[in-house]
Amino acid sequence: MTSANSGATRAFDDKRERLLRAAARCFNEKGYSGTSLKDVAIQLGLTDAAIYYYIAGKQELVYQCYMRAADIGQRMLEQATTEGGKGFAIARRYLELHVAAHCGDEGPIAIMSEIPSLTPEHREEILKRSRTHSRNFEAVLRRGIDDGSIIDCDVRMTGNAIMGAVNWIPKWFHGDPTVAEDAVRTFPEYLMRGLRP
Amino acid sequence: MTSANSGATRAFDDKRERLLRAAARCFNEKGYSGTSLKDVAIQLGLTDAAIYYYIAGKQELVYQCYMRAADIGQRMLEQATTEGGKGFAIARRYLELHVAAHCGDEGPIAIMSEIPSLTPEHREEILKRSRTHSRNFEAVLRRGIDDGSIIDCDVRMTGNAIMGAVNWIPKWFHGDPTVAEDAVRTFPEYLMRGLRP
DNA sequence: TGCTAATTTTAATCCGGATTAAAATTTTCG
DNA sequence: CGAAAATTTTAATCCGGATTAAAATTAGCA
Repeated sequence: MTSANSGATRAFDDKRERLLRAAARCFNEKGYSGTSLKDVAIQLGLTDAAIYYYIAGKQELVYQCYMRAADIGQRMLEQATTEGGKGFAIARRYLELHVAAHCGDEGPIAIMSEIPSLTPEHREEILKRSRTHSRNFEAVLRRGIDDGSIIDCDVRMTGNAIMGAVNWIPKWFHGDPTVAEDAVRTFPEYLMRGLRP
Repeated sequence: MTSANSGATRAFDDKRERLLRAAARCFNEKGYSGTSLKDVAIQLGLTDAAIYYYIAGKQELVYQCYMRAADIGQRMLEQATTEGGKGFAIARRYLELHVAAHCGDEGPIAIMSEIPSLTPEHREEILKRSRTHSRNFEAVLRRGIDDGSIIDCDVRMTGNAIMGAVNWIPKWFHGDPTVAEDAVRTFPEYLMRGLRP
């Protein structure tokens, strides 16, 4: 089977997923330039060249990591929205879910550094998704302002602050479950406390 | 004169400072691997090779950018402390100063990506300074808790959240003065609001 | 003006790590 | 078992960008 992988098998997808997580961990810790494909391969007990069986190259790898990160963020926001409630409750639930995703089994989520190493098309796509996600979160904040559950504020800047706090997590979280608990407890609590009317 | 530069002249230092700012801007926008020395040089109207007259190499360049960022953060925290007040007031003042530094004339402050591209010694030094700065900020929070101006909270995690929000600024701020105003107004206000008792 | 130091450029070289091709090994399944 | 497909490795190649050395230009100053 070629890595073009149209009719992918289960095992193949699993390994590919593991590859993405290992890569995300490396990129977060060492940065794009700092991680060689060899570094990633070693984590999987493979040789650097073997990676090309699963993915087209390093560019593609970081692109897929970002896509995965975007998927997770989007999914969490959708789930929080689905669970319903006022704007405040949705935002809070989203933070719980997203922080948990960062610190939990979902594995490391790639931090958005090194955007420019992407090809122009990939870069555009990722930036667009990122923007969309921000706008969606801001919409939740606005909804909260409208329904009276969130204090009147600059949703763009407040969103920037909240997203920044969350996106920065991989910089200091390195897998300690105790720390994960602290984060899941403290982050939503603190970040939402400033939004109470 | 060699780039070892012991008895540096004024003009030399100025150009070197400009070099660091240009580099910080590039690193923030394009990442470490994404910026070539040529990119940096072009901003200064120079050739890539000319950079070596001011600095030993790319490693050294990113290291100096981080040192400069650390200096600025430390300076802001010291100034805020000097101006006095309760823990809350100091923390708030620090945020005002630091956000303003990020968005203002002080120029771009290097975001802490690509730590691992540093040499082990430089990495250790930078990480140590970064840790120290975090501990210092947490001390301010604790002081606020003790003097009753800040709600009882997990200072480590709260500090992580606040630092993350601030450190993420270069990801979305690209020089628009209007946006800078919004940030300087909104960030300290929002981030501190969650700490009121 | 002419001399010296400072600054910058031109033109290589150098190198690590990405990528590729072919071979070897392992797995799947009749 | 044995053949075909899947997976991985070995052993090159390749390339962009960092680095260097020498030459050229510019600036300061007696």
